[in-house]
Amino acid sequence: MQPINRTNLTESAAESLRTEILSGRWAVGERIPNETALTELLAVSRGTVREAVRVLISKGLLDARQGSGTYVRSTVDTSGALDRVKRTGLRDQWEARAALDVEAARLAALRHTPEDLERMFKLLGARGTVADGGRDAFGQRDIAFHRSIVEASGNKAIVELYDFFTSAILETIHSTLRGDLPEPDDRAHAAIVEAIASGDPDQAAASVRAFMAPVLAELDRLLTQ
Amino acid sequence: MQPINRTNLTESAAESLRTEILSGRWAVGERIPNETALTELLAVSRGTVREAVRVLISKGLLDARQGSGTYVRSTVDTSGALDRVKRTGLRDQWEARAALDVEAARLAALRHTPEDLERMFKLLGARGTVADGGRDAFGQRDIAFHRSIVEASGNKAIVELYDFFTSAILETIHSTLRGDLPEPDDRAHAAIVEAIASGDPDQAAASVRAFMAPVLAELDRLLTQ
DNA sequence: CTCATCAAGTCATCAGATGATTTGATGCAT
DNA sequence: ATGCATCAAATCATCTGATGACTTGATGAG
Repeated sequence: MQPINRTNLTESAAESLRTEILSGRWAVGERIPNETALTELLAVSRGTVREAVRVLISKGLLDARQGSGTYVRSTVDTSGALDRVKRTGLRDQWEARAALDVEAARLAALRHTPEDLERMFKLLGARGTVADGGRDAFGQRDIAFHRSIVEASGNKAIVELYDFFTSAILETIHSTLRGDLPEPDDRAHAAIVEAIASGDPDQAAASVRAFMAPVLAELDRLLTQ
Repeated sequence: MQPINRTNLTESAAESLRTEILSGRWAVGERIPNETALTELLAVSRGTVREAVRVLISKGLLDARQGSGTYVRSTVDTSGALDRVKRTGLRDQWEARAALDVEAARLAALRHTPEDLERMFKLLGARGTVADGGRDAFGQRDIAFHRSIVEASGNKAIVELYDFFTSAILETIHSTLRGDLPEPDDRAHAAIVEAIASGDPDQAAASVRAFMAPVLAELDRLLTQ
């Protein structure tokens, strides 16, 4: 375990501990040295040790039990993956979400329940236009509609990631993009739902892909200009 | 800002602060009350406040600057998304990864570089069989091959998520699954690379889909029995 | 052998003090 | 008035010491 630089001691201590954990120095379920021992190993005060440990707990690597000790919960750290995804930029994120959207539509065509269909048709009908209640409200309705398609896939992992991308993309667009993205018309939206309802996976996937292509092209144009 | 229960004060304090941040009480870039003030607002000691703040920093919600203050970095929290994905279970994760794989192959067919092709062919040739160096080594080579396909998509967000799923799936399989998944033969592997090399996106996507279908079916069988 | 009791070990929290860094105010020289 | 060096206040970073709460294995009575 390495000593550390002066300021940012907590971060250095956390990184040092994290490295040891990922290296497999302690097995999952094993107890790591107590706070006093870590104080000596890392050459920092107990308060700093506690802050470092607390960070690793929040990352899911450690688990502290009062009166007993601090235990290794996992020796793999996936907490950085989403941060790296966020740093990949708007284009890759949009394309990745579109990929999930396409495959979700394919699955939805095969697995949708009657309730899924009902919800999709209802949200499709409720979309309306930008004129109804303003832009933000329309955006909300549009997002809800697309999400209902992904939900109909029945795959919770895809839904989670879809939500993540939607949130990340929205944040980026709000802060960086000037100029609007084209919004496909109602017919393109309806085509997706109809393909899903008819149970044709290829048609469903194709309709989403056709839906996304012009938007992605315009996004490319906006980002390169 | 709520008071708090007794043990687990740090977690409660962090949750309380997190809720306030997500509610938009402070705008992004705005400075939150200093540690002493938070001590009074949350009715906990400064050490506890610091641990709570440290957790929110590691989640990307806050940003502390010595001598200046602690500032809001983001008002949306995506740190829980991957944890929820992990809890969705092996089947959904496998299917989600397959979805990324299919769309990645499609993009790879359209965008691969000569270096991508070279790498894929090299890794395909190096795959060999389980007999060469044992099961773990073969698994490593197989993973490297599949990853090279996803890499050839040129989409870093998809690559990140693919890696995450691979790691999560591996962990789950190691700890829970008895019985092997079928491994498609070399011809199926080669078909994917050839489709990508020929620049045919539909064929590339279809070959990956055909590749994954029997594996997913067997996974279903193993999980339901 | 069973079970209640207890003491040691460990994390949780608090309190107070000092150091390091940032930042705006002050005042001087130009 | 302007530019600049200096300084003091504000703030986070770290350390030290002490007390409380909880867990766990040892102890000893029955």
